[in-house]
Order: sequence, then structure tokens, then C-alpha cells
Amino acid sequence: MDKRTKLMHTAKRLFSENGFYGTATARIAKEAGVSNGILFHYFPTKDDLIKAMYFDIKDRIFQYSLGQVYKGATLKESIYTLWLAAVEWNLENPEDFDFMLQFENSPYYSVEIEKSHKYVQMSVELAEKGIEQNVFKHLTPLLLFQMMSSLVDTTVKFLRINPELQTDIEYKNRLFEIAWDAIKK
Amino acid sequence: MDKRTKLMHTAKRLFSENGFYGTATARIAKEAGVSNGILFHYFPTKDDLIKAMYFDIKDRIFQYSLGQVYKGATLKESIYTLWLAAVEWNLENPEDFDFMLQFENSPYYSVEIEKSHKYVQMSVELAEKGIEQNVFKHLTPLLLFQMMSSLVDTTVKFLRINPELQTDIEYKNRLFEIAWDAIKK
DNA sequence: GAGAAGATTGACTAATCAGTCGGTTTAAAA
DNA sequence: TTTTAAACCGACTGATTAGTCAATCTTCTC
Repeated sequence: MDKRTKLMHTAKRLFSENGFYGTATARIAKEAGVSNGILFHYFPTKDDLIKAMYFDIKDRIFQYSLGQVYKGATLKESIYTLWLAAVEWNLENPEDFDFMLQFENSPYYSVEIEKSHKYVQMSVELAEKGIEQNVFKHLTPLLLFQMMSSLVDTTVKFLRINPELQTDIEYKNRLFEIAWDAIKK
Repeated sequence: MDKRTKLMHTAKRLFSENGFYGTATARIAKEAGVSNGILFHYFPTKDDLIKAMYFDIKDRIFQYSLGQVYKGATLKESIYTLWLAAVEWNLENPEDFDFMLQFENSPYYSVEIEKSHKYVQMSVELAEKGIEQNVFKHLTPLLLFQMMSSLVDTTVKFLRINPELQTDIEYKNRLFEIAWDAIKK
């Protein structure tokens, strides 16, 4: 693994455990087993590191989700697949999840950053389709996406505290119904 | 206004603008117009200050919401009243809202802290009632509350970016339907 | 194998930080 | 009036911080 990747792995773990505030750059470098200087070679400032991590995580969740949806699926099937992919990805990558929660609720974050990502753009397009087909509520597509996202987050938080439910497909389906009912007409 | 209150006001503003990480205690004291020492007289550590602010805000939103619900209301009316109270309170107190988002998504936060507050306890009781009456989905009351809360947050974020909709009662009702549909059976 | 360009080091620094402390003021009780 | 305790001040400190830099190593190209 190259040093840039090592740094991002270590930073993710430390940020999710101790927050941006509680994590010194020197500690990241030390625990990653690289020199202090190389951190600033790849990420000129601490903020650059934090932002780079955000885009990296969004990219990976996008890759993962896209592989799941198949052509010819109904709208509800597609939404379900994306919902499940997001829930499962976040459960399997708790450090990424914690990092994202912190980041998206910090002053770093803005709607511009959110909209800039392909993952969001793709989801918004799907929402538009649902509205056109009169399946979703007639509200701004971005809003419907944001509602879905926050319900995914809450679902993940809940399943983390109740791990015995994580493998219960029938229960997960009922959790999906919350999200589906929220946006469907 | 006494110095303790002044400190909390200033801290809230600075935290919501620059985050916990970006706000030095010395700056809080300075902008509050009090000495550095008095901050640590009232709040032994920075963390104590942060936690005290969390409980203070929760208390005030609880006070505000309780005053709105009236006896004899139907379940849906009560939920609507609470939903609207939360949305409007957060819109009117943006710094509190930003602070809470940051706090609740930071490593400071835990389910124990969440459950410890009266506001949450009251809401959970209401959720239990809804489940018993077969009006809500048969899921853990705390989960239903958390779903509602996250939908409120998303609604507030959305209305902040679209201020022209803040006074549109009919539109707000449609936003409420999202939350209601999510939890109703 | 010369030479260029990027990767890597770790000691270093100037600034900043949370928290302390010795002493002063205020205000109310005794 | 005296006592007492809490409110208050701000200079101070020791530790920590993000970021720098001059030097060395590695890797590729020509």
C-alpha cells in the first residue's frame, strides 16, 4: 500500500474515533508509519486531507452501489437496491460512515459540495424519473434524495446498536418501507 | 445578562461558524467580553462547556414544544404540532440547530446521552401510544422517534436553502406528509 | 550512467492552545 | 463592621499544533 493510501486509512480511523478536533496530523503520520513531512507533501493542509477523504469515500460508495442496480428493474426495485447497498456498505465500513456523518454536519460541508458528486447526481435523476412517473411525491428531486439519505443514516445507526437485526432480511424490508413510504405518493 | 449566559451565547455562535475544532476558548472569552479565567470557573474544561450547551438547547426546545401541544388532540394532530414546533424552532434558532447537528454527529454523542433527556422520553411515549393504537408501524418506539427527528433535520436544512417556502403553510403540510407517511402504518 | 523529478525524511519553529494561579473585587451574611 | 465565599481578572505556562525546509533517496528517462 502506498503512503498516501496508508495516511488516508489511518486518518479515517483516528478521525472517526477522536474527531477532526482530537486528531493531530503528527499522530496520523506516526501511526501510519510514515514521516511527518510526507503528509504535507500529499495534503498541503489538514483541511485538504479531510476534503480528499470525503471525495474518496463518496467515490467508493458510488462504485459499490452502481454495480448493484440492473437494467430492466422497476423503479421501486432500483430504489430498494440502492437503499440496501447504502445501508450495507455503511454497516461494513463503520469508520467511513462515522467520518461522513461528522463531515457532512460540520462547517466544511455545503450544498455545492453535495451536488458536485456523481452519486448525488445519479440519485437525483432517479428521483426525477419517479416524480415524472407519478410514483414519488411532487417535491424537489434533491429533497427526496436528501430525505432518503437521512433515513438511510438513521437506519444504519439503529442497526449498529441492534446487530442481531442486521441479518434479518424480513426486518430490513420493513425498515425499507419507512423510506419508501416517505417518498412515494 | 450574566457572564455564564454571555459565554454560552458567544460559544454557540463561534462553534456553529467554525466548529469545535476551530474555536479557541480564549476567543470565546474575548468575544463575550469577559476574562479568560471566568470561562474555566463556570466550565472546568472545554468539553464541559460543549456538553452544557447541548443540555441547555435540548431543554429550551423541550419547553417550547410542550407549550404547543394541547389536550384532546388526536395522535396525528399531536405529531404534527410537535413536528411543526421542531421545524420552526430550528429555523428561528439556526445557531442552535448547527450546534446540535455538529454535536450529535461527533464522538461526544451516544445513545445514552440521547435517551437521558426528557424531550426524547416524551416523544418515545407518544410513539408507544401510536404503535398500541395501530396507527404507527410496529417498530421500536425509539427508532420511530429517530426517523422523525432526522426528517425534521432534513426539512429544516431544505427550508433554510429555500427561505421563500418557509411561510408557505400548504407546502409545509406536504413536507409533513413525508414524515407522517414514514412512520404511519 | 548522467541527470532530472518526484518521493521521503525528521528535526525544527512560530504560533496557538487549554487550563492554572495568585490576587482582587463584590455582595451578602453574621 | 467583620467575615466569608463566590465572582472575577489577566498574565502566565507547558504542551501541542500545523506546517516548513534542507537534505537524501528512489525511480525513471535519455
